[in-house]
Amino acid sequence: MPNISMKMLAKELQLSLSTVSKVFTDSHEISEQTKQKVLALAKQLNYVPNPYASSLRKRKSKTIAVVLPDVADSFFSVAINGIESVARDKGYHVLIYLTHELLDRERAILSEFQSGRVDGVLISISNETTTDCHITDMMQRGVPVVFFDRVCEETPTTRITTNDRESGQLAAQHLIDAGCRNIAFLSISESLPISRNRLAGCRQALSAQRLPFGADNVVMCTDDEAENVQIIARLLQRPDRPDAIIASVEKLTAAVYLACKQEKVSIPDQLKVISFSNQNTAAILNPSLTTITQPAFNMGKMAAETLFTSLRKSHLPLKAETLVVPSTLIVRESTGK
Amino acid sequence: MPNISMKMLAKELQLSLSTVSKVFTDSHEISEQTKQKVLALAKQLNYVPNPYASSLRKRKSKTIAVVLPDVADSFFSVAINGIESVARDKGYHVLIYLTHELLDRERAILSEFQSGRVDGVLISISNETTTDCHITDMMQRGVPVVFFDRVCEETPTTRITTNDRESGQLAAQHLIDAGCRNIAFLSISESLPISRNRLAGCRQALSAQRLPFGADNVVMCTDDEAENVQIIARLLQRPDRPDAIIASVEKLTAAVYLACKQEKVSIPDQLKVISFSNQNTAAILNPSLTTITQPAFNMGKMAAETLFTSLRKSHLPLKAETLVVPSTLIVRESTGK
DNA sequence: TTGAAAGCGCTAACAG
DNA sequence: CTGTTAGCGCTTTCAA
Repeated sequence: MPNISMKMLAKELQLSLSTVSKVFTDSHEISEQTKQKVLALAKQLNYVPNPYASSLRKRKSKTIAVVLPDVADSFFSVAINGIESVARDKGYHVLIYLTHELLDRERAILSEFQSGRVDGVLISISNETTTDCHITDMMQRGVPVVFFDRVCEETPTTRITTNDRESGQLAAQHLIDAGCRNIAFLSISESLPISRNRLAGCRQALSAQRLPFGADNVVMCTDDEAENVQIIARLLQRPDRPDAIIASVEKLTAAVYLACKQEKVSIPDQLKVISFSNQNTAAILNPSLTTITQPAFNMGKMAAETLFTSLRKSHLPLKAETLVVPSTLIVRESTGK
Repeated sequence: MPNISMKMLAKELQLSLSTVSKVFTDSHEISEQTKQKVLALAKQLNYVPNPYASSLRKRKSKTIAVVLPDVADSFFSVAINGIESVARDKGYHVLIYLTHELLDRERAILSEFQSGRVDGVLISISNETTTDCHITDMMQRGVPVVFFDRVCEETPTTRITTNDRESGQLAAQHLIDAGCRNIAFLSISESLPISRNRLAGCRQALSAQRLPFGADNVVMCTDDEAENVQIIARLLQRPDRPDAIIASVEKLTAAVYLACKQEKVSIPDQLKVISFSNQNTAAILNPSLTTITQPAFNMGKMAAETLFTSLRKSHLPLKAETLVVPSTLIVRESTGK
């Protein structure tokens, strides 16, 4: 049985193809009577228009792409929830692509987005991404982009971020208030604005208190958990072992706890820990984890809404601005007495 | 600047449209020379064929849909990783849809998949889904479906599951071996095969030891965490308080730990806990959590591979069979001494 | 208010 | 080996 088309509806009802088409675009130049007739038959036969024929003709796909480094991360998975919910609302479809932190992958993925596959792109860049030509290229070809969380700061389009710098500052200040004097900052990238800004905020808080914070206090981590455990273990073995750790991204949390267990360093007595994390297990860790929690759902939602609004009125291109949704410090036991 | 098309390449090179097209389908009836010429210009102009024109003509979209209850769940997010990796490999695109455990949503989503939007569907059903007509309808209309994890057992197509029954048995037996006699099973659905089978395995292990396991031992939970904490707290307040809990899905874990904290029940002394979970924080909970861990990546991968293989040879429809990938019991402190 | 016709960009016979 | 032609299913002038 071939898929049912407008042509078939038309023939069945002795109407012209264009009349039927106009019913579905809800044209006001169709009589109520024929409209009902067409809709009735369509419902009865369970007709669904071919989206690609329509895309081809109208030159828009009602589809967006979401490009992420990884989906096994609470921030990103909750952000997807936000994105999907507004997409569904507006009748858009969501293609998902994972870069796995690889710039080449990111490039390859974006290069497929010209030619109308998607009407727009929501992206959180990989940690290898230090140049944005693959992104500006795409924009030049008419595919609008909205960054969220991991943004390119120079690219002239809208960015949705959280207040990374203030959050870094807040985290450090919280640790200082708890009596810490030697804070280590775990980073995953030297280039990513989220890393740089969180670090900058941290540095600022320390220098405001005239506390030392040198190159040794910043520890670069990797994509591999076992390796990170070793890196952190070595950090804990230093003669001037830090009295606090700020984990700048969620996936470093487990490595910190495991390294502490391995090195028999007790949290929070010997080491206070704070993590940028959206994991809902933070509360049931032991000690429960003090976190900077990002508004993941809302960031996803805002990114999508911003994109859709701009798609609706194409005369209003995306402004080169950063929209900031603040994060929350949730104090728990890992930074306690 | 309009998007570049084959017609433009053809005109530029003084070739016919069909010749150019044949170059891109890598037809062997094109001379090496013209092939190179076309490819060179295409690369120079950064030509990417319009996927929807091609879909329309070829009646296949090189796109699949992944339909999930939720993405903020380690199992599903890792499964997406598996799916995406093979999709990328095979040149497929992945549309993602979330049902949020709502049957109506699931129906609405699937109903859009006729008319060629996708070549096939990977689905993990909602916990409201007790009937499969929306799914068989789709299959009848020529859209193949592969279930994974949360399957419909009667639907005649391929299912990828883990060994739920054996895992339930294994979990219960492990608790029995640890000395437990009064095990509570936390469920999220009476209909979902994963719930039913895990429960059946558990029941089997207990009855094999002639241990009682009645209706009271099965506790139905909800989609709301705060509510679940209350439900579990009440369970812990019972005069015949259980000495062990099996949480049948990952998202119940936090509620169990929180309820224990609230009711001052200590794990594992007063209550042993085992959870079906893929959370990588299981190891850093305190006490660390004994889990039944599912092969999420491989299940996603297998589901996708199965679908793609069947798409490639359309004469080989999907067999009505269940492919089982075993889970692993990872013993940690929560079921210890 | 309805219909005829052109065409979105591509593929696939079929001819040459 | 290359070109001509007829659509895929839909939208959109334009004419009736």
